[in-house]
Amino acid sequence: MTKHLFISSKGQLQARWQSAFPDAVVRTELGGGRPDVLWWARVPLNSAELSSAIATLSGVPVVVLSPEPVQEDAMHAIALGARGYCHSHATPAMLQQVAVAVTHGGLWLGPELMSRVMGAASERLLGEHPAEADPGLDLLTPRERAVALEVARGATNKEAARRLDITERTVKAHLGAAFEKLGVRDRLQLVLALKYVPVDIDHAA
Amino acid sequence: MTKHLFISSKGQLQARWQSAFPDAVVRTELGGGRPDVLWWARVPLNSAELSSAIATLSGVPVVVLSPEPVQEDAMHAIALGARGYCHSHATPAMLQQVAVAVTHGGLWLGPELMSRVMGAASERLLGEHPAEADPGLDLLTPRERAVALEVARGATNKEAARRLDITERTVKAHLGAAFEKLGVRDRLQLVLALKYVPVDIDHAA
DNA sequence: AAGCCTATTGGACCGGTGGACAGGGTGGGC
DNA sequence: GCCCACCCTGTCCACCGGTCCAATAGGCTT
Repeated sequence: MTKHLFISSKGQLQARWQSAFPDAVVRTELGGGRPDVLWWARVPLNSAELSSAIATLSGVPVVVLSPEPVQEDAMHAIALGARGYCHSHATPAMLQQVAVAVTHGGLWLGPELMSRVMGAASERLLGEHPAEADPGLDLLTPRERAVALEVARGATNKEAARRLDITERTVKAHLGAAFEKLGVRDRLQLVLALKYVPVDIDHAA
Repeated sequence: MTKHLFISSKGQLQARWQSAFPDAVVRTELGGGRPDVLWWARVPLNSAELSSAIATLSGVPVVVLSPEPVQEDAMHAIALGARGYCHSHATPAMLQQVAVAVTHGGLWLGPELMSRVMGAASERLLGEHPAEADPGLDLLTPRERAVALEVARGATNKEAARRLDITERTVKAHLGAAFEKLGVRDRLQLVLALKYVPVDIDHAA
C-alpha cells in the first residue's frame, strides 16, 4: 500500500486528504517513517524547509500543495526538486491522479504550468532564447539605456541625474519608459531583468 | 480499457510492446481511432511529423520512443509537446510505468533528463543559477537572510511579509538589520551586494 | 507640412521605503 | 537570576520612487 504523508501547518484539510487516501498521515513536521509520497502543504512556501525535506527524503517524490497556486511558487518548488505542484483543495480524484503520476516517475504540474515549464526548458537547453542576448537593453533609446545602467549599478534617481547632468525629473521619465518597455514595475526588477549586464570596469575593484 | 497506439517505421518491436499492453495497436501511420496514449517510435525523429501528430491528437499524451535516447532529441520532443521520452526497448514494466504517469497528467522523462529539464526550466524562468553561495549571506541571521532573498527576487516589503507570514514592519526590521550588516543603504544595493561581490557602493561620494 | 519619436523638464500626487523612536516575546550562556 | 541575540510588532515621519497631468524643442520620415 502506498504511504502518503502530508505536512501541513494546520491540520484543517486532513479530512479532505484522507478521503483521497484513507491511510494518509497528516503531520505538522517531518519525521516518522519514510512515505511513498510526501505532500508539502505548509504555507507560506519556505524554500529552505522544502529543500531540506526533499534532501532528507531523497528518492521520495514530493508534491507541493498550495491554497492559492502561483506560478512563481511552482517554479521554485520544482527548482528545489519537487515532483508536483497543485491546489491544496484539489478534489480527491485529482490528488489520486497526481499521486499516480509522481509515484510512477512522472512530474505533475497542471496543463498551463506544464507547457510553460516545457517551453522554458527547451528554450534554455536548445539555446534558442527568443530575445537571445539582450532581454531588453536594445529596446531602449540611448538615453533610457544610460539611465537604466546607472540605476542598475545602484544609483538613486538623484545620483543618476547628477552623473548624466540632467534633472531628476528626466531620470524618472526615462526610467518610466524603460519600465514600460521591459515590462517591469520598479528599478529592482529592472536590475533583475538586466542582471546579465557586466559590472562597469571602471567601478569594479 | 486504455488504448495504446504505437507509430513505428517498422514493426519489429511490436511483440515487446504488446507484452506491455496486450491490446496495443502498432501502425506505421497515424489514423484510425483516438488512442489514450500515442507512442511515437518513428526514427529518425522528424519534428514536423511529430508536431502535426501531437496537434492532430490534441489532448492525447504522446510519448516518444527512441532506440538510442539523446538528450537533444528529448528536448525537441518535449518542446513540441510530447509528454514523455524513453527507450524504445524499455522493459514492459517501464512502459507501463510511463503510461500510467502520462495518462494521469504527468510528464515522464527518466531521472537524469528530468533533473536536467527542471534545472533548465527554473534557471530560465527564475533567472537564477543554483545557489552560488553568497559570501555576504552568512553574516545574516536566518530570518534576515530569508527576507533578503525575498527582496533580492524583486519582492516588495508587503509581498515578502505575505510570503514569510510576518508583518511588513518585521520585514523592515530584518531588512534594516541586513542593510546595516552588509553596509548598503537600500534594497537595490543589497541585491547588487548579493549578486556581484566587488561593487563599490559609493559612486555618489 | 504634418506626424512621430526622442529628449528634456515641470508640478502634483501617493504609495513604498528606511530610519528613529518604542516596545514584547523566546531561548541560550554565564 | 541576568544578559544577550534573535524574532516579532507598533507609531511617526522624512524621503524616495513611480505615475499622472502636462509642455517645449529637435530630428526624422512621409
